[in-house]
Amino acid sequence: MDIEKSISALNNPVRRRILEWLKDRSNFPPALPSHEDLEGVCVAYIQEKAKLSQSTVSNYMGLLKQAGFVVAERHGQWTFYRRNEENIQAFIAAVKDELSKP
Amino acid sequence: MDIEKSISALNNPVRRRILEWLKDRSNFPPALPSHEDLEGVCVAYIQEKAKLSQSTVSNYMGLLKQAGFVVAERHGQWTFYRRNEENIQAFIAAVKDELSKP
DNA sequence: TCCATAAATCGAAATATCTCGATATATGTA
DNA sequence: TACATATATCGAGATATTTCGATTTATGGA
Repeated sequence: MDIEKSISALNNPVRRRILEWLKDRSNFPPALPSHEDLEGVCVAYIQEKAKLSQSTVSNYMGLLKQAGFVVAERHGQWTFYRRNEENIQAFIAAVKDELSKP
Repeated sequence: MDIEKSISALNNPVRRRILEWLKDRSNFPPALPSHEDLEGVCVAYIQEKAKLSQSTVSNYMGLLKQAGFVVAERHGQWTFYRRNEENIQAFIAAVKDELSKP
């Protein structure tokens, strides 16, 4: 739980929106039939919604991953990203703890 | 509650530490007798702990103030900064809300 | 093997943040 | 009024972030 890295990762509106989109798989186009049983969303789908270049989105996902907010799973040529709910809650708790008074 | 501005303000370890220090007045030197009944800490005391230049600390306090994390109160030549607990809790709630799943 | 596709990495330009010292402003005091 | 003190603001250099297109790497299929 590196709060520095986590806050940095969140310090960007598109990265925060990506995290929100990933709450619900139906924010993205349907998965290919061969991917239907996999959790997560591929970079191309995220890129399409973010309307940023492939390299930028790949970089963003790397930052979110390093911060622990998402998990990446490779399947063939695709990388599927999904939220890490445990780490997200841990971050919220850490922020609360650091900011709250006693 | 501008979450963008708030996260930006927190995206710096010294600013986060200042917010922590301000939880407890005894983290700073005792107030002057004429200031004993005032809440908050003057910039010079914060600067001393932060070990950064006066202009940097003044700038930091301005950012924390714009984000709503602190309140500034002028008394004579001094500006006393103190935490805005309500806004801090509102920020925590907003982060929780934005990051948490359903 | 050769090509197509998905994603990651590289290098660079534009922009933003950090941090300082110098200066300006406001106030209090002699 | 003149000066001292506290803070804010300005301007600038150093560093970091954003974002891109080009390239590289990994995989899958013909």
